[in-house]
Amino acid sequence: MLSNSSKYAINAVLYVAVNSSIENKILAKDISRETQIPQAYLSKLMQELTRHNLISSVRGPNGGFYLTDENRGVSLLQIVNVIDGDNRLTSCMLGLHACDHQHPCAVHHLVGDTKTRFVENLEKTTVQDLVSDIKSGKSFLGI
Amino acid sequence: MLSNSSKYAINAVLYVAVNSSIENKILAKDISRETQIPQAYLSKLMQELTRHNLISSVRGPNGGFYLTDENRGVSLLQIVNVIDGDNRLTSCMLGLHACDHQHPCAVHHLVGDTKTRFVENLEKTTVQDLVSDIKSGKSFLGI
DNA sequence: AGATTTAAAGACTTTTTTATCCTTTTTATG
DNA sequence: CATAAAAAGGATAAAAAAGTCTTTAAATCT
Repeated sequence: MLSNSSKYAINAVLYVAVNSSIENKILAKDISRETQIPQAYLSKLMQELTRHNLISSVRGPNGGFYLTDENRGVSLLQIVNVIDGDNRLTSCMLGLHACDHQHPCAVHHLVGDTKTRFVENLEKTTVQDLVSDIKSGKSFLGI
Repeated sequence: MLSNSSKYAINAVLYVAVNSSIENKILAKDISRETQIPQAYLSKLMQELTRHNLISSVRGPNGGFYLTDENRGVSLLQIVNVIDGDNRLTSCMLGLHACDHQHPCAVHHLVGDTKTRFVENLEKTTVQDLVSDIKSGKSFLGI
C-alpha cells in the first residue's frame, strides 16, 4: 500500500505534531527513539519533508523539528507523494498505462471506487485532524 | 498496493484464462510476448503459481500452461498471497504491530473499511469472474 | 571568536525486488 | 531409442529500497 518510507514519514510527522511546538522543538534522535525508526534514515526523510515545506526545522542548539500552523494543514497525501512519488497510489492496479474509467482493466471496477475513496481520504485528512483524534483518545500514536 | 510481481502474476493468469484451454495450452514465451512480462521472470512466477496449484502446466511438446475448472475458481487474493505473502494487504497502514480495531492507529479509521472492502473484493473475485467481464467487453486485457 | 549543538548533505553499504542465464527434468513424437 | 520441446530449478546479476557513516553548514552560547 504505502512504502516503508511513507509509513515512517507519517509516523514521524505525527510524533512531531503531538509532541512539539515552536518553543519546544524535537530532535531526530528523540523521534527515532520513540518511533523505532532508524535515526539516519529518519533524518533523510525529515530532510526531504523539510525541503518540501511539509515540516519545519532549525539547526543548532535548541533546534530540531516542529510544525507551523501551516504545516499542520498538510494532508497525508502530500506526505506520501513527497516520499513515494505522485503516482504510487493512483496508478493502475495491474500496471497498465492504457487503463482508465473509459477503458478499464480487468480489476478496475473492483478496486476503482474503494481506491479512489481511500486516496480522497488521504487528501482531505490533515496532520491536525489526526492530532485531534489522538488527543481525544480516538486513536493512538504508535511505538 | 500490489508488488510488480503480483501485477505480473494476475496479468499472466488472466491471459492464460482467456487464451487457453486443456487442449490448447499456451507457452511462457507467448504469454511473455503478449503481456510484455520478461520471460524468465514470468516463468518463475508461473512456477510458483503452479506449485501452489493455482494454475496448471505440463512440460514437453504440446505442453504449456492452462487452467482447469478448479483453477478458474481461484481468487485474486490467493494469487496475491502466493506471490506477495499473506500480510502485504492486511497489515497496518502505518506498520504498527499493536494496531487493530480495538486499538486503532491514527490512520486506521480512514483506511479501515475501504481497505477491508478491497481485500474482500479480491477474495471473492475469481479468475472466471474476470474472464466473464473481459469476454462481455466490460473490461480489457492489458497489452 | 571559539566551542557546541543540531539538521543538511553526500557517499557508501546492505537488503530486497526484479530480472537473466544456464542446466536439468519431463513429455511427446519420429 | 533419439531428439526436440517445454517447464522446473538453480545460480547469478542488476536495480531499487532501506539503512549507515562521515562531513558540512547553520544556529546558539559562552
